[in-house]
Amino acid sequence: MSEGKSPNRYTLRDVARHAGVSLGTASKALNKSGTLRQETREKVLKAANELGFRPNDLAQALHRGQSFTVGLISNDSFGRFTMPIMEGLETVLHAAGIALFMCNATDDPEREKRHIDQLLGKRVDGLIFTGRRADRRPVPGLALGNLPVLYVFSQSDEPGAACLLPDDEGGARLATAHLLSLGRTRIAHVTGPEDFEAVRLRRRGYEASLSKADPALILHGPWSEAWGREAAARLLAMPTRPDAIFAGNDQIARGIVETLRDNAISVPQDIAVIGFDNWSVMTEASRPQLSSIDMNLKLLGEEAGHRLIRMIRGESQSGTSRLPCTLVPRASTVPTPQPGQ
Amino acid sequence: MSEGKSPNRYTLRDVARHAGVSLGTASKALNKSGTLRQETREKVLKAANELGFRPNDLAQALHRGQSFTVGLISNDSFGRFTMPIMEGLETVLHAAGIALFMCNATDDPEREKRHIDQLLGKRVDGLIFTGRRADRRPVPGLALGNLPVLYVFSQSDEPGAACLLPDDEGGARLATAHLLSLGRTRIAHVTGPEDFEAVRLRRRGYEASLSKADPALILHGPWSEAWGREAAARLLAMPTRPDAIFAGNDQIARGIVETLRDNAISVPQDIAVIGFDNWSVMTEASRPQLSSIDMNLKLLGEEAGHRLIRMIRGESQSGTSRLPCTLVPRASTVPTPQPGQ
DNA sequence: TGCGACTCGGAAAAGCTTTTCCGAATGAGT
DNA sequence: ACTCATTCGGAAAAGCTTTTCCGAGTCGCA
Repeated sequence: MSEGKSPNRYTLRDVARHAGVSLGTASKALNKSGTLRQETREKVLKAANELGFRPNDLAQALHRGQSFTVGLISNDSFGRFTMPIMEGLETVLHAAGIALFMCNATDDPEREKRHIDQLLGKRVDGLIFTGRRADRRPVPGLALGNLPVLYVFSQSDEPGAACLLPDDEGGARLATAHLLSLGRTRIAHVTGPEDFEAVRLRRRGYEASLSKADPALILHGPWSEAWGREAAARLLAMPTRPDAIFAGNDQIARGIVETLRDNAISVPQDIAVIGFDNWSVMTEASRPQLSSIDMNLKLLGEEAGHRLIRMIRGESQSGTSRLPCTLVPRASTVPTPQPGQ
Repeated sequence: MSEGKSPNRYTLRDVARHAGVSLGTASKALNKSGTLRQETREKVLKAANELGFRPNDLAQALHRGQSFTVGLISNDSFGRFTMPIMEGLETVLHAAGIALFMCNATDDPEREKRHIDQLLGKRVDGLIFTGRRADRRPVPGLALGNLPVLYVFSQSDEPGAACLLPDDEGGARLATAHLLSLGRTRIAHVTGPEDFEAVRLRRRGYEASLSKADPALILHGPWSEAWGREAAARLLAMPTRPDAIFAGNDQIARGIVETLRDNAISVPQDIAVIGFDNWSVMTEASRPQLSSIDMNLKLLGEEAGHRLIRMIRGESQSGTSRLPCTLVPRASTVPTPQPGQ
């Protein structure tokens, strides 16, 4: 067996020789084509297994004119949003016999450009762009022609680009409706920077859920716990305090909860707090644990996988779709006994 | 130009036709080989650019017997450790003309196996395994032969495997020495589960830095803020309190700081606290901000890139190397004015 | 013995790129 | 006109796999 070749260096010719059949027969046997006796097929299969033979994908792809490979390009240097998306994608693509490979541009357009270049050279069957914020991004500086391209948790300046996103507005409606269902009547919204589309959409969902939204109860600031702390302090200083706070993300929510705690305000009894993202690092460490809105990124990845497969098979896809978020109630809105609190 | 072919579908034959030269001449022109007039070269180059021609990497790799591609296999489903490593790797590999593609197995051995399979089919020139904990992992269930393999922030059951890791013990020494240099005399160590090798190494570095370590000041528990809170409460309940606490990671450190705050204990004046990982989500949100030990994962990735390139070029590498960590002092050990505190 | 069915061998071609080698064409110099 | 140097064309081969097609061999049946 050990003829100086590594397992992944054996060719089909080696398998044929080892099985005592012709090259064409070996190919037919492994590909379940042609008219061969079952005995012959099994002999070839056995030989292939003994050699640890693995077809050379490069040669296969060259011959087929299709690589069965999809490239994922992310600019999310922390991986927080990309990883669950990737997981969903990989599951669906794998079931269709397609491999998924990721390149991370770390928010560097030059690096991204060369990743695209590399993937095109590998003749990928499709490209997926994703990132750490869903706002429009510049069109890649390379012509992609008819290659199937899908933006996931991301959008493009290119008109008609196929985009898949979480429903930020719907998620905000869920959060606000949850607070309303708990009898809350004065709901504040502490959120991120106005130049994020997600911020605008979440705000819109909040506003649409209230018969009358008080602009004084809407505060914009950076995505940080520190901002959450400060914003909560401001709300507490108001003549009339809110009885609930919908935070634009979990980090802000955590900061809010900390200020409330510092001021001996009971959560959720006095003021209920709900975040967004369902980031477990935040939701679980917070005291009390945070209710949140989950963007279902893994499902988003699965849906993206299904769509890209359809595109690869020739279907046309364009425009923006948004998938629903999920409410995850925890102690910050629903009173439950908390150990150690 | 638009002859029904997408930019990445033009072949060298198309370029040659477009430039009015032969196939061989086109190849020589683009590869700066052969003896051609400069004028001819430029004509071919122009034609290639006009068509948006990109050589078919599949055919190139087949011909060269080398793909100039490296696969990164991670089981870190959050990406927290993997992303900086990947960034360092990508920078170094790119400079050597090598593409890096990542697959994320999400801690599923079956998924990992098929990722390896896919990458071997693509005839990658090397493989890198990384993860979210550095303990030994089972040998992959596939024979890799002579393929260059490197474990980064990860180890293997396979004897002699080439592994690159942060120096946990050295990092712990840095942390403890830092506390000692601040005049602290009673240093506690609150850390993670004993079945993590990193936990044992960090504990060893702590113990080695003290002339006499008190076992009662060493507490093991889960990697969580909640554990940090509880452990701090235990330490406060002791007859003699510590004047410093070295936490096994930043999450634990943050929990410690929260309990100290709840008990009106000033950090670092009364008790100094230092974490490990330098995870900005934790270090920056903590009150006060956490001093920490940075594992220099991006540098680890760069070093990994250099090593793998040497392996690909035929050098032999084996055994485990550890790269030094860096102390990052912040307000939790070094008193500075903190806005809003 | 002849015919038909089954099975396989092996040659050829294709996919794309690189490289070598030999021949042909052109221009310059003697 | 002849020779030499330069430049390029084009054929061929190689890398590995798949697929088709035709021919050969074997076996079973009439």
